[in-house]
Amino acid sequence: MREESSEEEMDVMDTPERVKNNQITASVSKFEDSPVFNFLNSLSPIQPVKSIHITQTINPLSFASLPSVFTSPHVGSLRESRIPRRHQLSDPSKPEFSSDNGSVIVDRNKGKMDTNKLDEQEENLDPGASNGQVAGEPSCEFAENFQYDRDSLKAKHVEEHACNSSTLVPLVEKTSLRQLYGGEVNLEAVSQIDQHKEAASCDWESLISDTSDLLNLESPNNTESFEKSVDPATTFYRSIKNAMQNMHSICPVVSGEQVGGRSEPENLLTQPGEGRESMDAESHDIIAGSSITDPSEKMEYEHLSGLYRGMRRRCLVFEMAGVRSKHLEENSGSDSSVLPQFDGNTTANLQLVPTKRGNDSSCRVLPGIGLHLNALAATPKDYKIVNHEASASGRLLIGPSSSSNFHHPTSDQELFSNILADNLMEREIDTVESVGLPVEDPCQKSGYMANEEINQCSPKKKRRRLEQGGEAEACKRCNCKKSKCLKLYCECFAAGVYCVEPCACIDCFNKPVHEDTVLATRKQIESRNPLAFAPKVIRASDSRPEEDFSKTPASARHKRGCNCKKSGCLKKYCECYQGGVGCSINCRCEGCKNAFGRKDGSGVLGTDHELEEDELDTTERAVLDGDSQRTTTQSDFKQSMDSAPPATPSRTGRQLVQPFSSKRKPPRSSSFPSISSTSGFPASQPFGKSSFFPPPPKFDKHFDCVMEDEVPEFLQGGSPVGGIKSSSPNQKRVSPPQRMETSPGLRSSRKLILRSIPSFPSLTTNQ
DNA sequence: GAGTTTGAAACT
DNA sequence: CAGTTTCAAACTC
Repeated sequence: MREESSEEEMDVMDTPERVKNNQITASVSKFEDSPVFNFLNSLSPIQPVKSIHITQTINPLSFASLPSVFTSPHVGSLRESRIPRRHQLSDPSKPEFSSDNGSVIVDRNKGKMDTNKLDEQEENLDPGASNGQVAGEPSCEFAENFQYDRDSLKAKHVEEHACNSSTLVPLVEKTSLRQLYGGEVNLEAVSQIDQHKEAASCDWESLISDTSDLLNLESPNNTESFEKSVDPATTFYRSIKNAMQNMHSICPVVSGEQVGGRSEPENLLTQPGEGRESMDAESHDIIAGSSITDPSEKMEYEHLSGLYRGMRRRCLVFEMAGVRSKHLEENSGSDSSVLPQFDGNTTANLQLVPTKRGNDSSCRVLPGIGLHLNALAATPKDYKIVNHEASASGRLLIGPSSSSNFHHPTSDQELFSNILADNLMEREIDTVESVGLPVEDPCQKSGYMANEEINQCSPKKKRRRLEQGGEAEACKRCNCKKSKCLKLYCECFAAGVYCVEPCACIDCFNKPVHEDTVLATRKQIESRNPLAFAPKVIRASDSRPEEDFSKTPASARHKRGCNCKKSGCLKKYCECYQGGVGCSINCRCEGCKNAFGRKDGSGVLGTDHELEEDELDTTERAVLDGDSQRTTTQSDFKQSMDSAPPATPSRTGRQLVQPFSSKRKPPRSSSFPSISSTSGFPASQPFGKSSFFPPPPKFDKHFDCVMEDEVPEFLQGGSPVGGIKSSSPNQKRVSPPQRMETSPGLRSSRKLILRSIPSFPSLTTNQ
């Protein structure tokens, strides 16, 4: 305790200089003290050899033990932006680099010094941290970011914008490696210190403040890691932390998000959509107002803030989609500014984005609901699955209309959307890799959709548009006229979500205002059929991962089976088909031609659909391709997508997504979800969609990402998972895939049960 | 956008 | 459990 206090005091009292002296001295001094070293440095600014050498050496070594911290999706996000810059520095040979040189170098003298110092600190921190990575990581990142930003931000700003997802994704790896190179960076920095010593008038204050800002902007995960950091050793670190805390105070949602690992619907609700905006604005202000005195610096920061803001926004978006939606609704779209980035096209892309909505009087996005269910719907099917139903929106980042994803950004909006999508994807990927959990929250993604919807005029139109965009699924919307949205006819109700503004229902009682009624009705229905709100589609077990992937649709099954007579189970009238699963013995369908698998077991293969099936498999396999590891990842990914919607990955609906709970109603001719198991998700886009896929199934409502072995549990348990009857609606709801739910990387052993049971979110908060 | 088809949900 | 009705989504024009 004592030490801590002291340190804190130091934070306040120490000047940058002092910090430097105290902390940096040791490690750096050894280099600086070397006459030879100095001499060499003075001779030439180029010191690539050393760096390279180190890199080669360290890289492999560090690679092996990648700290979990690195896996953080957020980190990845940062890395994205960072990577490019970094790259430049490390690779002088590149044309970009050389071109920048002239202008950059000059700047560098000023910025470099800062960077060097940071690096130095990093050095100190790393060793000092018993847990090293945790403590050192943050600072390291910061330093890197800072350096990159400073060095190349101006020159590269445009280029970065040009970066598309494909570019970013690959970079992630680099970034990770780079982080691992801590030593390299440090050395590099050190070597450069002397060179720029003269210019060493570093503005630590600004640096620190800037750093803080950057950190604040960083993803929650980073924040979390910071907070978790056990190593109090550095004042620098502490200062950053403090800054972050301040930030948190400004926007509790962010911290909560980070800490919790998942967004809390209620909390979100309590956080007005404005909150986000204000937060951004504030952070921006902070940055701008920070000790940056140099106008040029300000400009740089503005860029940075823009970049980071975008990233952060993205993060927030995930968690706050619901809020945002609400906000928009409340403001009746007056806040166009809030979502300026999205245009129609963007939205389509955003399918990837999770979401859901809620409303107060009319249709509101249930905070909880939206996130959970939608999340389910969200992404790719499970959205990361999110509930398809709810999340389907999954939409994944990769939505059906993936076109946008791949399309070159021509405008800021597009750029933003792409970035967002990329981020989502990245996040999902990262999550999967690091945690093995589903990632996105479809709901969140849906949120975007919802927003858009809100802006549209009539519910129907909105709906159609959304559907066309492929997002419709993300958020459930109904059109009930006689059921009052209190029967299972109502998709919203069935999905366990409140109706929202986009709904075109009449006399709707499925609103927070009628919470009692809704709950009572639900109970009644459940009493009649305990599984009424359970996910309709049950995912197959993980035991056969490969099979899952390649034949996910087939492996999953509809809970009750369909009863189709005329549609041949080839249209969405068929719940099995809609859910993207094959028919099973439970089905009483006639003339089953379900492309996902026939009732008779002929399945797709060997039958008329064989070809189709094959294609499907191929496509899926291509994506998954492979090895067990991949399988895991994919499955996770899918889940995240489905559940997602989103990003929050988890139960549903990546999903999402995935990137998604909701039902993903696939656009009529939209691409087929890749599969997922659990829920459908739109997924594939990121990987490329297959032309063959049938319209995406609505992966249902609840995402079920239940493994076969679990099925019994789920079905048998007198009460549906999570207990439909459970007391707390929130609990009932499938939450967006949250990392908390799944265990990292243990796909094989873990059982995912989508609690899809939609429980109505706690109505209390919703109001 | 209106009308039709379809099959799940609800009811008897 | 079977038959019928109701309902809203899916689909067609």
